Amino acid sequence: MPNNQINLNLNHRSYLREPEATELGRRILSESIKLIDELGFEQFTFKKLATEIGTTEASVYRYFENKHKLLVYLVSWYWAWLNYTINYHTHNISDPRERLSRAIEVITTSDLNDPTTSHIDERTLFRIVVAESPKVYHTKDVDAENQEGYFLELKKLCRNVAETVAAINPAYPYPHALISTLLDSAHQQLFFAEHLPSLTEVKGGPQSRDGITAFLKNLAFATIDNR
Amino acid sequence: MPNNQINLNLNHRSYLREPEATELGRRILSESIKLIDELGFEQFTFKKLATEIGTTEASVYRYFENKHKLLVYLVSWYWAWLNYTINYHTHNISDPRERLSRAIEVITTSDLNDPTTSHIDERTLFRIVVAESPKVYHTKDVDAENQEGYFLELKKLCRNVAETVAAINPAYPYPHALISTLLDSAHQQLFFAEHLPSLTEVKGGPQSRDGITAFLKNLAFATIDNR
DNA sequence: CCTTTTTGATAGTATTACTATTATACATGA
DNA sequence: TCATGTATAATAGTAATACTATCAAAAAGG
Repeated sequence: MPNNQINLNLNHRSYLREPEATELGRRILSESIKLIDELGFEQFTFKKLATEIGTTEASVYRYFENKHKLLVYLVSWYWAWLNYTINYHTHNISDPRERLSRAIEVITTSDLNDPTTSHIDERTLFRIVVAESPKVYHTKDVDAENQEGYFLELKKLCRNVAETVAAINPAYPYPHALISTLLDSAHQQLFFAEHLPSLTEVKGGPQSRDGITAFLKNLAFATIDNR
Repeated sequence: MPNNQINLNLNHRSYLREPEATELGRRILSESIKLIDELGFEQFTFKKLATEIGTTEASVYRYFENKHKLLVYLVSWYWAWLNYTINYHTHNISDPRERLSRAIEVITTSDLNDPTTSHIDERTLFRIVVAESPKVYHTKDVDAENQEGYFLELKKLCRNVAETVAAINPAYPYPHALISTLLDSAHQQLFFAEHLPSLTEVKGGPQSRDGITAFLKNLAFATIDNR
């Protein structure tokens, strides 16, 4: 299990002041995760967050320009953490098939296997990522934010897993497209299993991860091994 | 080519007053499509829409409770239209493989092959669907809205195409999961090709549809034919 | 022609998403 | 120890958003 004490460093600045560096900053991170999970991103405001923490709106604004940038930070943190966790679970495995298999398992169950110790609660953050991550890039400012490097963590994760795909079958022409589809599908199917069950065969509840893992492994290996 | 004069009827009521029934209602639909495409959903407001149409905010509110419900209506309209169009292009084809192949082509190019005549501009609507459709169900009210039948059109579309998958290989255990993944991936890959190209091998620009069609056909058939 | 429905005009409210200013507490280092 | 900078709190204020309410005028329908 990876050690949370290790500090994940993001490769971009969606923040104004480094929130990991101060007590208030860390409380902003941990409480915003709880509150976004509770209220949903639309209903979440800096006012409510400030009240929850016992500080003022103005103080929160010193750390993040607006709530969208806070979401970018949180989701990027998750991508970086997931990438780290995948590497941790696969670094000593030489067979690329086994490596991809493990990577898929980590992607679908990343909220279940890490007792949290830091101020970031990965289980709750995972729920936010499932529910809100498309909102990070589906905005009119994608191109500007991409320029700023806001999606580097996702790109790195995608590239990392896509390399394993290429190691299995160098002739497969769409490794990145496959992995970006798979990353999204992992969240989407979990969401559907819970909320719109007629859109998937995956059953909701505690076993849903196994169903998603099976579906995604089947999808990935059938595609990569094709022909 | 399907005839737009045919009135698509939605199976739910995300609206307060039927917008297709009056002149103002139809202008709300056509102008909101233009404006959401232009501003993005976050920046779009009923105030701006009313000004654009030359009516008042209050009048718009008589048709839709809020902008989210308007988006639900527009995206549902698209799902219903897409389902209709898929059926139109496949109804006389008996080979299920060929039927799925055509369905995938329609899904990826549905904005290119229909000169619009009605007040709904499908090309622009398609851009909205690509950019904003995840926001339709990623909300705290999914379960309540699902109860109201807000996602019936998507479910019907998914079931329809999943049946073709089952006809190709009745033993494949995840037809709905595959199709819901594929529907989403079609939009996602188009978005990535335009804005985050390092997440996909699909190239942006006019040929992007061919790349996505090839990727999705490969993905679908490899998976369905597996074993 | 009379009645109902639909629109337009106007007004108003609570909340959101900020920005600005000042005072204070605290930590550092010279 | 003083001086300086940095982080936070307290307060105030603004423009925009997301509505709701009321009433009169216009249009449509029977």
